[in-house]
Amino acid sequence: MTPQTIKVACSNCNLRELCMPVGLTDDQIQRIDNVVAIRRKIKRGSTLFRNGEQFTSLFAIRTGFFKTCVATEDGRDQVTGFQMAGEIIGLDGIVNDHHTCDAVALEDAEVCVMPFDRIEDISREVNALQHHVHKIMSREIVREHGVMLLLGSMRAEERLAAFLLNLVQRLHARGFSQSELVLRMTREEIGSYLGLKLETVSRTFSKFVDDGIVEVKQRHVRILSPEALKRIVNNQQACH
Amino acid sequence: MTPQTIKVACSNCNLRELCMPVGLTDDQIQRIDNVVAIRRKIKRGSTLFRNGEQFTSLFAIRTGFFKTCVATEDGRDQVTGFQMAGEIIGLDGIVNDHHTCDAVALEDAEVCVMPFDRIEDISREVNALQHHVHKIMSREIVREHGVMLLLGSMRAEERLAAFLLNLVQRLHARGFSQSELVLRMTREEIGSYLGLKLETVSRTFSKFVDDGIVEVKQRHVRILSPEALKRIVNNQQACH
DNA sequence: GTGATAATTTGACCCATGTCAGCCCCACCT
DNA sequence: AGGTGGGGCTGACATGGGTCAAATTATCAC
Repeated sequence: MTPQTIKVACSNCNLRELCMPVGLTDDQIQRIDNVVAIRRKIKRGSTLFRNGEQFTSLFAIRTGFFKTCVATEDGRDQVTGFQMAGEIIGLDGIVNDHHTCDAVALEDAEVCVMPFDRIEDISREVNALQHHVHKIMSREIVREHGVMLLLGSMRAEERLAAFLLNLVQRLHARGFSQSELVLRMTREEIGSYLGLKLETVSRTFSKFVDDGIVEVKQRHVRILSPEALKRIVNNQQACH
Repeated sequence: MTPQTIKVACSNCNLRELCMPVGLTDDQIQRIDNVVAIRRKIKRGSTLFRNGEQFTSLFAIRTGFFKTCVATEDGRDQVTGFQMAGEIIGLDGIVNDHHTCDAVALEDAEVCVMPFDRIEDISREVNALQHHVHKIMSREIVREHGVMLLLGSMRAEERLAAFLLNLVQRLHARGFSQSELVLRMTREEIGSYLGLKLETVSRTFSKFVDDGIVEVKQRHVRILSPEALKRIVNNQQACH
């Protein structure tokens, strides 16, 4: 829980292209370095923030993997997203000055803590940062539109296929394989995100294996035919 | 399609409390008046913007009622929200400089056109506007979390009950009745938003009528027991 | 008004997914 | 090596909501 006081700089961070704006002057980069106060380590299974906690900062994920989830009073809960290195979490807290979801580390993680009032201060001086913040929030809105489409109009196979393609595409943008991935979440968490029960997730994985589309060994997944997955998402005939 | 060139001011707009930040000095209010360039009228059934169009402005709804929807190549589409007076649409366009959804007027409407570069300019000078823009975007993210919860974990009755309560609450905040409302959208559009087929929406309305929870006469709805609706949403025993 | 069109309701039937239960497998601990 | 527990898989069955069809009722253009 005690934040680690390691002073760090965006300017020499290898995630900068994913996380922060590109094409800045040296002067602007120096100012942006001041956005990040400290880093903080989060153990697997513990929370970065919880529903109801005071909002002060956004967090940029440096390493590790998170889920965010919302809950109702009657105990239902819903995974709203899975986040990986270079992505920003905590945007939900801005509107009411406290967080409205939980962020849980699915593996040991490290985040850059970015106090939001400082982001706003520097945004006023560095136009590129201002626009970047707007883009990050807009991107999250668009992502959620996609999830709504998935939850509102797709069937189980389509949902899982879309999920796998999305994950592997984001991993690939971070230098990982296009075809192999390790799931950091349980079947139940996948199911919650996709609006399915864990048994359905498991069965659908098995069906994909039977059809020769993927290999699955526990949480290790190898995609044998991304085209087949795309066809499933696009609701086309499975003429593979 | 031709924008109406009526110069208008936020400072004397009766929606200001819903739409724009409160607690500003006279000087700040004058600057914010410069955010709104013009107003534009949109006929029922026509679009304010479409997927793929260039993004230049956010829109504040002055009168009327909109839906926003996203679509896939294979023809599926999903209503992502219904928007009413005082609400802001177009946030999806910021990230890639073009819109990623359609905004369709469900009744004759008028919007204030707010060029986004001007919003960014004035945000840099008026801290309250800057923070307000951040809050608007964060609010949309939180709203979508709620929709994901609804789509991912609720049953048909729960979805429709939550939908009705949300609509009537927003209408009440605008001075309308707490118990009566006129739906501006079809059963199919409600169904798309809630991830249900129109027949299911219709049947669920009928069930609520049978249970004495609402009166429904076409698109006119009177809520007889908001408590029963809340119990349904909260998944409690229907001991009404 | 009047006809055309769209929206809504309802019934009958079906199927995808949920539910429940049992078992297996693997990681991790002693 | 053996034990333990969480995660995962699969089968049998149940059911909520989808599908299809038909009748009824608004709404709109002329």
